[in-house]
Amino acid sequence: MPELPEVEVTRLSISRPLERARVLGVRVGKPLRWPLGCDPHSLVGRAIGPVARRGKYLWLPLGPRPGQGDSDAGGLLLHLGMSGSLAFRPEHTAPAGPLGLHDHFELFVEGGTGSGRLCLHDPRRFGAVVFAPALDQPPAAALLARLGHEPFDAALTPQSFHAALSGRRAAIKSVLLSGDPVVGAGNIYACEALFHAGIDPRVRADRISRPRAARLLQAVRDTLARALALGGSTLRDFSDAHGMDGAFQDHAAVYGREAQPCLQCADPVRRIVQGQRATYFCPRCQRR
DNA sequence: CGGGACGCCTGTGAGC
DNA sequence: TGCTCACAGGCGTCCC
Repeated sequence: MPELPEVEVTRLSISRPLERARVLGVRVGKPLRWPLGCDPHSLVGRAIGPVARRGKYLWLPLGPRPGQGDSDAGGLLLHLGMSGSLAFRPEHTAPAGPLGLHDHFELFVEGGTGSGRLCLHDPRRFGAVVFAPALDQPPAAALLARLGHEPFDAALTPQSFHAALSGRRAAIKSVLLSGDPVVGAGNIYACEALFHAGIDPRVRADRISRPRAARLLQAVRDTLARALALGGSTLRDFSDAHGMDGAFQDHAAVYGREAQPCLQCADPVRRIVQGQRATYFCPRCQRR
């Protein structure tokens, strides 16, 4: 589920409850994609800093343990994988006993807006929570090293985007999913952006002209911004930290609409498979 | 080095 | 009703 808009919606929804917060307790469930990389108890007592996002990763800065110097600081790199979501639930006292069936990591915190627990719910456990001393230190650095530009980074221009596509012979849909030229568009938003740009997802990336690359970049930005404004997409169970569902799924032009009429031309939307992933597009509105 | 397949997990819905 | 199978929002790793 979680593509960039859902991760950003999550970031925004946990920012307030975590303001000036401190970790009072930690509980862990089943293993996630990678080991936490530290003793969970070593997180207790640390101050939580402003939550940041890079691509689909969240970064939760943590101050040093009580009595330790600044060099003891670190943070948690979080990824929601395919089925992850974060929930913040106000609680007066630290919950005890086992976590919920699919709750695999929980911080009990005391913050400026009161105490509560921040819980990662992830049935498929493709998500991750990893401790690192800093974003540019292992193991965080390696995970972020190969990410492309943030979609709204001013350094990403139609020219540089076109140049990035020109070296890739793979289908444009696959190149968007790779997160190489630009991060954030997953399967839903890559399909939607290509529809709004009028580009056939099977076109080789290096065969896209400059004007069409410019249109695609704009479509990626517009699609992600619209999804963010709508609270993301809730296909099955995604919601923000307060349980609010997204609404973008009701505004998708092609994603999940196989055989239904195209909203522009009424021809049936097609579903194909590219790189083991479903692609939805309109063969009439999206040209080679 | 680019490109594509695999595997990590569990839940759900369709079809028989 | 109950079983089996295909498929689901991501992405690091491996092999060609």
